[in-house]
Amino acid sequence: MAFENYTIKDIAKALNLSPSTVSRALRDSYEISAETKKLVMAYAEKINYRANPIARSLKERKSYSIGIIVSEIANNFFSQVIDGIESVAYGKNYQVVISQTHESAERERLNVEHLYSRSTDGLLMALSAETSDVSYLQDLMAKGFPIVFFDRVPATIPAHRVIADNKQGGYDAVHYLAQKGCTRIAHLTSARGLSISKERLEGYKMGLLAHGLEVDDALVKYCQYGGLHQGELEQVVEELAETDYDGIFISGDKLTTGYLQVMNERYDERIKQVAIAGFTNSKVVNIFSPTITAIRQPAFDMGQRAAELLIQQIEAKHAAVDFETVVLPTTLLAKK
Amino acid sequence: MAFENYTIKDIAKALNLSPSTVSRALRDSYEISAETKKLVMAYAEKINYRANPIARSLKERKSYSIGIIVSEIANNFFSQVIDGIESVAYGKNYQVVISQTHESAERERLNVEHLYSRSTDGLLMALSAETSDVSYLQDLMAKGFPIVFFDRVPATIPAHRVIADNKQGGYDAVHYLAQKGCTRIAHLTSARGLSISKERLEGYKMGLLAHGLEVDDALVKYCQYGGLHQGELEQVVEELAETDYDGIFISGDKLTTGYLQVMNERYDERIKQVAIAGFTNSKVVNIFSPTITAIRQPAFDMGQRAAELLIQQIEAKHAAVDFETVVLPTTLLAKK
DNA sequence: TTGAAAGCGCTAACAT
DNA sequence: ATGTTAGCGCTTTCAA
Repeated sequence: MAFENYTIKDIAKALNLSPSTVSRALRDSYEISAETKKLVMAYAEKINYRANPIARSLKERKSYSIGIIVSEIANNFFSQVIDGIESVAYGKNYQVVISQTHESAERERLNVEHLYSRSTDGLLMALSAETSDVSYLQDLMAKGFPIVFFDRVPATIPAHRVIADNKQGGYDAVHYLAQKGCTRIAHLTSARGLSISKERLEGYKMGLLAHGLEVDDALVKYCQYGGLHQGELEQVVEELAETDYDGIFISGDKLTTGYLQVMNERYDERIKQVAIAGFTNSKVVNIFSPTITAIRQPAFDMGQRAAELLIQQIEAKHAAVDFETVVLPTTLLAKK
Repeated sequence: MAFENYTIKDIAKALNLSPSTVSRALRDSYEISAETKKLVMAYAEKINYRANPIARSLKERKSYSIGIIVSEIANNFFSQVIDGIESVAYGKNYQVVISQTHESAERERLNVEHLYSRSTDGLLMALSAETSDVSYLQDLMAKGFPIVFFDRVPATIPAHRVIADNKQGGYDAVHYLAQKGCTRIAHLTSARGLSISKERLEGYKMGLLAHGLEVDDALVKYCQYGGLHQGELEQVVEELAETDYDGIFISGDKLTTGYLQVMNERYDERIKQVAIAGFTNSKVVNIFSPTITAIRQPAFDMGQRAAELLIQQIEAKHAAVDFETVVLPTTLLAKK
């Protein structure tokens, strides 16, 4: 019968051994005779013994679980990253705990505190759009708590990072639009402070430059909360509608679909005259109307790489880690 | 300085009190003088003391965390349910742990075992498409472990359930299509065994009946893994293409978008002759092409109700709970 | 090779 | 009103 909640003591009693011997046998310690091990293992198997992970965590200060912090799981990119993380975590016997910030810096901090105090062994995180102060994360890392950043990474903290080649992605998008004949290319992006915003903006500017187009600040629009807050996207799209843009490069899943929605609702004529390219990992872009060109991040890979780095860091005995920044290529999925 | 890892002992030592007094003061026990409480609270605040939740869990057999098990977080419906759950859980100081089955019965069982052994106080779950044996869940509940089911609920287990009015939703969809003039209405659905499949199928049949249309089994197609497995959806859509259906009622987020994709790719002419209604909680249905009619579940509400029931059950001292089945209305979002 | 005992941080009888 | 002590289930010195 499953789930009987036996303890090591029960096994010890049943087998006339001491709890410590049982514990060692279960962990396949070299000090235990093969015979005893077999005995213990067999009995444990028979009663379907499960170690109490809480007790072990308390003792070992290790929980074999890693935390994930993203802004929203209802985001194609993040949910794919999470799948990637899970795929390596489970393989190495780590459990995964997911939490959302909804782009709030306060919620982010609460989540971090919670995961830390629950003896999560390390954290994988993408910063919230609102986050500006990351010093508490640095403190945590200084104390030896491993954090690997992905996608939205802090500028200053020495840590592993896994990101997409956002600059190149932005460049590719603009290059594609320019080739299609656009000459007034707008840019719709998330919070100014985010690494991804900066990098993609840079790519955008490079792209314009390469095609002899000028950078017009009136065509660059920010959503401080990544389009999550009521009205921020509408306002910005309205502002854009008053300009004469003929192409747009959008920086993010939520913004891309949000832009399409607002345009469909309010500017269904105008939208036909705009060529659209955007970062999105939606698996259903090909059923969107109007059709758009997608810049895709290798989300699953990013999750895998980030998880590998984290687990490696967790399991490294000494903190002397050389931090890496892994940059993965984006791909452009042109509309047919 | 944050995250210093002070313990109750540290406070006790600093204040010349015993650990138990500190513990009681921190928990605002009636036996402690107001003075001492103030002293302890102030000092705890000052050093930013955080109780170690692992230790507390071990002692109390309670973790103030609840587990969520869904097939996929990359599903509009489920991610909205999760948001609803979070909204009540956080309000009552419960942490939430999310895990995915990817429609695998084995993964589901592993997740349940893991969450249970980690002293999760209870579970909120929607069954995987593959699940047939739920006896282990019943065993768990018999041992006093609270589980509340939502969306995909087991037929036999006495437990709280929170579901949408799937039958009515199915009926509404078919009614809508029939009114539009469809006479050969197909039905694309998930695994046969799932409660939602059965209920929606029933609504579908009722709808046909109400409009004097006959039920043709050739028009009802199942995806055993909810469209998650490679090829299962393609095959079924192909089979359908060989019939003369002029309307289709689709039972689920993944299937609805999947259907649109396959049709767009392979039957882009044919699709124009089919009226489509489907269960989906996508927030971007209005940018889909072709346009579809959405049957929406009150996902956020469902999450809230389920979480309330679970927490109530967790906090009920004695197991004598009268199990409820909450049925929430669906709404039909007609295309414009 | 095995056992006894201490301790992780917290709570709760049971003293006082 | 406060302190002493034991114990949650596990691991791990230290001793035998």
